[in-house]
Amino acid sequence: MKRDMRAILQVDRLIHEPGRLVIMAVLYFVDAADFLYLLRETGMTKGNLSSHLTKLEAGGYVEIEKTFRDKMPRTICRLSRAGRAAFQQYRENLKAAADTMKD
Amino acid sequence: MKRDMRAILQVDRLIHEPGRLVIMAVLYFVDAADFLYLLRETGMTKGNLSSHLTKLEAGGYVEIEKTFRDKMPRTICRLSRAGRAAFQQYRENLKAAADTMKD
DNA sequence: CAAACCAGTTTGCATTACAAACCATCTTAG
DNA sequence: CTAAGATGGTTTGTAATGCAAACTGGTTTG
Repeated sequence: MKRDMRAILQVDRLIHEPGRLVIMAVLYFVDAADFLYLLRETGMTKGNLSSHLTKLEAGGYVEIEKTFRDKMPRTICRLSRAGRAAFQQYRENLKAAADTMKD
Repeated sequence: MKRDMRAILQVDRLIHEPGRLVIMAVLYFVDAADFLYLLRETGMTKGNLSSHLTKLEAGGYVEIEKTFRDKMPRTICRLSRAGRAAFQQYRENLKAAADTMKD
């Protein structure tokens, strides 16, 4: 039977971007993380991390809570329900794509 | 042990773009294809297909041969050796990433 | 009080993806 | 012969994107 590669074109581009994927993946497993933790964990620059988080928030995939710890700003990020679902879906699509591309 | 998601950031962006990935995947299995075949197989617009092919050629992943069939232009595309290697590598990375993201 | 540091955001820019418009050539209709 | 349409693409215009440098607002240190 013939392989249909067109499914690949349907991936969730919001997650597909590597910078965002790594953020999503980290958040998926730690459940909540602050900005600096993500910074270390992802190895991105601050500006880059900030803008990707904003985009994920705009897309409804992460919730961002701004608090203070000892008078210092603190940004706590977690996946929303939609974000978890989207991540799981993306992961499945990825697996399916990998299978389709098997020899 | 801790998961290192940073590897995701190292993906080959030339292949990672879905439009290009689907082209690479098709070429990987058919070995050679003309423009119109790719057009049907990928479902992209002509302009889009054209520019992605150009980019893949510039990156050294596909070889493009322009011929004529019955006086009509005909563009034949195939993966270069580097392209095959890059595709296999990408596929492995994809698999590794999927594993890292497993629960 | 100045310098350095912390926790991020904004800005500027170069790159990109995309489809609409275009182009050259060939075939068919009138 | 010439207009209209098909064929096989490429170029152009534009909006969106990713990225890091520069900036901001506040805090601590010397």
